[in-house]
Amino acid sequence: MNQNDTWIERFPGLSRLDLPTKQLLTTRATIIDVPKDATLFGPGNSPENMLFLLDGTVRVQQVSETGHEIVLYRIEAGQSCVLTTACLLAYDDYSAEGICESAVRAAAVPRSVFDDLVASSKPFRDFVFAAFSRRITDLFLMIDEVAFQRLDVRLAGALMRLSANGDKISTTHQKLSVELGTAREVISRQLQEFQRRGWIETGRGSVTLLDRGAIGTLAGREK
Amino acid sequence: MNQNDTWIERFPGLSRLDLPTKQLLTTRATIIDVPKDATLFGPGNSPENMLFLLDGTVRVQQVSETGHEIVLYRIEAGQSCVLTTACLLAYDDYSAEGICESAVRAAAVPRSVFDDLVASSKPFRDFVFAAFSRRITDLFLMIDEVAFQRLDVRLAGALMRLSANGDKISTTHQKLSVELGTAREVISRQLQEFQRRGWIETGRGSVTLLDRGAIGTLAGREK
DNA sequence: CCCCCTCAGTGACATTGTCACTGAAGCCCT
DNA sequence: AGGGCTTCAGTGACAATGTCACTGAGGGGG
Repeated sequence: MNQNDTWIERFPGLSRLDLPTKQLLTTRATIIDVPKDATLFGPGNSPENMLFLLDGTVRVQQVSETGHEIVLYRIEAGQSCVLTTACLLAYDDYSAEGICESAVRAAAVPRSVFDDLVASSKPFRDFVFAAFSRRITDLFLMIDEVAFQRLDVRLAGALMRLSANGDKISTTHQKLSVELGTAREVISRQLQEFQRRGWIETGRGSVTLLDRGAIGTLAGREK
Repeated sequence: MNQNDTWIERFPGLSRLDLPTKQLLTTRATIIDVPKDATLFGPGNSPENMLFLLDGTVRVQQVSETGHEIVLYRIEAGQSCVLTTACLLAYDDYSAEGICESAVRAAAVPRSVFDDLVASSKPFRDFVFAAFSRRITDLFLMIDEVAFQRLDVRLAGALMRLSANGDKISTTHQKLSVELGTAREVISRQLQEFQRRGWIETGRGSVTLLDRGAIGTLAGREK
């Protein structure tokens, strides 16, 4: 994926665009590369363009007034930042920030072009509204989880999500606590319990899953 | 507000529509009345139309798998249900429901007309995206609050919100607990503490605010 | 007036969050 | 290689919140 004129095909929702629309999109978009750990957007730093992620992932997290942090969601390759961008533009006092979890490549579309596309193309509208809907639905689920789910279940879920690339997760207890919006000590205690059960092995800066089955079951709906 | 052809003026974001657009909207919208306590939408019952609320308020709340409930937000007169509707249409497995907290009057706009309006009118697009953005920003704040805010602060905030129409709030501890996504007993304890401090007076099915200043301060950023 | 249902209060206990520490592991720097 | 730093993880005491299993107090309708 390094040809400007083919990136659209990576977005399932955009494949239905008609040819002129695709051409408009490709000619007016700029491919940008952002290094790992860069802040894509944050308080007082809203992006000029709508981004369509081609490679890498962006972690969107929030810093509370109380100093606590929590991960809200991730934007993966094949998704767009539209809604996050829209929020930033609409309400500048908002506190979420987007951090590149890996090197990121994205197609940047100027706002005016974006607006034209929404006006002229029904498939593009559908893509945008679907993205919004999906995100809002996810946020509903997240509220539910934060409010009502037990911590061991949530931690098991986080371990499953973060272990897509192998059983060994390189992360600290601190980072896991931000993932769930809790305290490091709480994560440490819970990981100890998982280890006691033989489900994981912990090391400095890493967690290794030994029993995916058990962890997955807990993340599902056990207990 | 009972003339079909003037309701648009109640929506600040829509006043900038050009005349043909306003006419399209008014001629294709149907004014509907819904009684108090009716369920506007819910699992397995998604509305056909986009609603623009003229009078009353709709409470959107969620029932968790665990059986717990929490109020997500309210749609007030002058706002639209667009995003909630969009979510329902996109993901039918989602569990939020909209309940009329009072008698509700709304303008119902068919989806196809809504889509035409988004395509043809920039002010209408801006209205819709602003509504989405506002909601998402609010959900971010809510996640922050649920995850990190102390319960006494949240309860004080809820009491302030619910007491817009006078110092006496007609509600039960049970309803307050749903408001915050916690347990009735917890609310009872906290209200007792507020009463002990002389901030409120409680009765069967009611809470009366005696010291708005103190409650407001706590809701703000005390302790 | 009694029955029944809703509403609120209570105490014991489990879970989670907070605080103030301790110590271990890696890294950089001579 | 050894000595300081910084980051990371572990610990115990305690506070806040959630859960459970009750009790009893209204209040409305027969």
